[in-house]
Amino acid sequence: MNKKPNLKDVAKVAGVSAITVSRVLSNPDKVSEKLRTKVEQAVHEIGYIRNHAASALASRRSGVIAVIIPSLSNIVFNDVLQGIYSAVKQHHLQVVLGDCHYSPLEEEKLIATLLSQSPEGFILTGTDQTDYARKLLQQSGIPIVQLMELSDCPIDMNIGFSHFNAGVDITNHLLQKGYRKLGFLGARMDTRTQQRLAGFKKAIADFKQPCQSYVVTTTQSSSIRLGGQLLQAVMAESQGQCDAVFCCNDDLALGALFETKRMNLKVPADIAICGFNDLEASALVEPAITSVASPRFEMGQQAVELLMTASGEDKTHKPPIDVGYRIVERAST
Amino acid sequence: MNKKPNLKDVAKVAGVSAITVSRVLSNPDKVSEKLRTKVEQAVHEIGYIRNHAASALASRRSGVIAVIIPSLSNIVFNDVLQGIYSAVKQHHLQVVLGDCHYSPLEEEKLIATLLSQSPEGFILTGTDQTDYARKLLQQSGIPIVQLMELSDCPIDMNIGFSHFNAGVDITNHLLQKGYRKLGFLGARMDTRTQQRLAGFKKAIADFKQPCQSYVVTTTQSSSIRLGGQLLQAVMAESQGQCDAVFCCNDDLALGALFETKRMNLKVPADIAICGFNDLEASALVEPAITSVASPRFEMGQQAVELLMTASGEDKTHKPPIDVGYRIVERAST
DNA sequence: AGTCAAAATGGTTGCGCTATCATTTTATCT
DNA sequence: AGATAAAATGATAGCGCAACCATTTTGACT
Repeated sequence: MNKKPNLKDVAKVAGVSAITVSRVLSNPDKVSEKLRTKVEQAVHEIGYIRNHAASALASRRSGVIAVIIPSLSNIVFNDVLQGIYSAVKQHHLQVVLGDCHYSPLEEEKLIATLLSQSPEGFILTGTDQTDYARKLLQQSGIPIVQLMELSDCPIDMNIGFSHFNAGVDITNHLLQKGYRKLGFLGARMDTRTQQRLAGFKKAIADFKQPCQSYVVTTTQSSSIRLGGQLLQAVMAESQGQCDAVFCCNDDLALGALFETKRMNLKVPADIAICGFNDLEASALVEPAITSVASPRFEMGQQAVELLMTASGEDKTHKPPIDVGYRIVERAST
Repeated sequence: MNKKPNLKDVAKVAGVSAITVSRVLSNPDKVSEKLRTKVEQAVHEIGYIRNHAASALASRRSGVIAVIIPSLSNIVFNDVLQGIYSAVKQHHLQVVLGDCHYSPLEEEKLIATLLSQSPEGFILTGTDQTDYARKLLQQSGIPIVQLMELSDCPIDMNIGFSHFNAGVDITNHLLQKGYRKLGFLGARMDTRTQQRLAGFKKAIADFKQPCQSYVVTTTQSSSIRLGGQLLQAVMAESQGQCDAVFCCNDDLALGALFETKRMNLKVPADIAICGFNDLEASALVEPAITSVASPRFEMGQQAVELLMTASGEDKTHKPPIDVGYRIVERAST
């Protein structure tokens, strides 16, 4: 197997110098059209592909941004990722992606690994990074965006919405509808879920009339199946009294809904169900499930844009961006 | 902002030579314990992070594998990705991921971009790469795995299963159950969906008794909502005769099932529904949906393992690996 | 034609690391 | 203790590219 072609090989074929080839690849408009086409032909002919490592080393620009999400299997982060990829494409960047499985320690290791790629920006999910991770990130000097939730003390930039407020609002929605024996079904119990739960408790505590709450949580990862199990659990705990459940996400809500059919409960007459994240299925099941929508795709896109504008050296502290959320009221409540 | 620390800085702090630091990072057991701990402390103290570009350039090993999937939003590829990431972690590799949106041309561009990272292996989805893409891949000399479907002429290695056979089998399943007016609902119509459709047609053509088929397809991307629309379409086309539908994936099948409720059709009495991919929801809806399961996570894992063993220079041609599939019969048929 | 500025092109150097080989230290044996 | 092998450490060079500055070519003007 003959070695991979390099710049010089292309230069030889095109009859120009190596640096000219380099320019054709990175600044085509700095080269005359004649040479440019000659070089481009040579590149295509011998199937030359630039060595990114050498390019990054020499230019001190990696063309890479690093992204860490807590889970690949959660559709929520998938939406964000799609936004990120769509934005990244415009800027001719590459993404290196890590999945930290909701673990700050794994995240710390990933941050170190991904920083070694000399990314030009870093997108993180959430706000619970370890101290050492924060040190590494700050030391790197690159722009950083923390996604999904709002932080009091962001590392750098921050874009998201208040899961606490959303929790309050959706709980109040149930209370306003007349439900008084509210259940909270929670899985995974990451920081965002905890904030939703805190909102749930706050709304109940602030409510002027007597009402009951039942909280059933597990650190297991969320799934549709688990939603059914948690519904069973909350019905057991409330001795069948529970008349509405706030599920910490739509997977649980769907599972709970499917379980009500097996339990012969009418939704929303016997029990109301609401979820979180507004997945497609929630709008299409019968009855459709009330949920909390947020602009995940746009959040991903905007995170990339923030990184790109931030690399312009203005180290002014930017305030967190609240993208908001929207309660989508449907038949299940 | 003081510059990012490099090997020499660590070496100075630890009182050793740069090359020793390098060894601690890549071959810790080649260094005495005394020096090793000293170096490790220095690394942690100054927050040193190795420059991957320089490392890759000097060592000619990038520690990266490239992956291209046709869609980030399709859960199917998500499962594969999870398998890939889980395997990659064991080998201390990084993934660079591209989403080609089911387009061979986009894929070609992505392949060129990702090859510039000097990946040590390449994972592709499907078998319809452009000629130039194949040339680039072959020239790169790295091991390549094509995933998901089986190919007659793989570029290098191949792991997947026969979507044609699966299409035949699931159609025969419907025929055996006594259904005679079969509909096929197809979205996206990528090569794998086309193969499933070909299987559907073959089974019908080979069936010894009279039967009808109605094929409704669209190049729109698949969604639950679309499943409902396609069900409407097939019922219109068959003038209400259609008594079973094979949906090219479970999203469509779920949408079709939800639509039957709105149309007051009983499943499976009035109409049978089967899907493809066996998503979690399919097992939990009422009635549960018959589907075709395949080991996606394992396929992803195995693809990485194949790459790793293949870099061991044995250029013997490996036969495609058939991971098989399984028809999961449920109440909907 | 001659002058000057601007555009186009090329030569040299160094980015930060590791492969390679050379040297020193330590362990193992007679 | 001396000889030898083995392990540990260090010095040097170069990976492939782009930044930087030098040189050449081109075009626009008097």
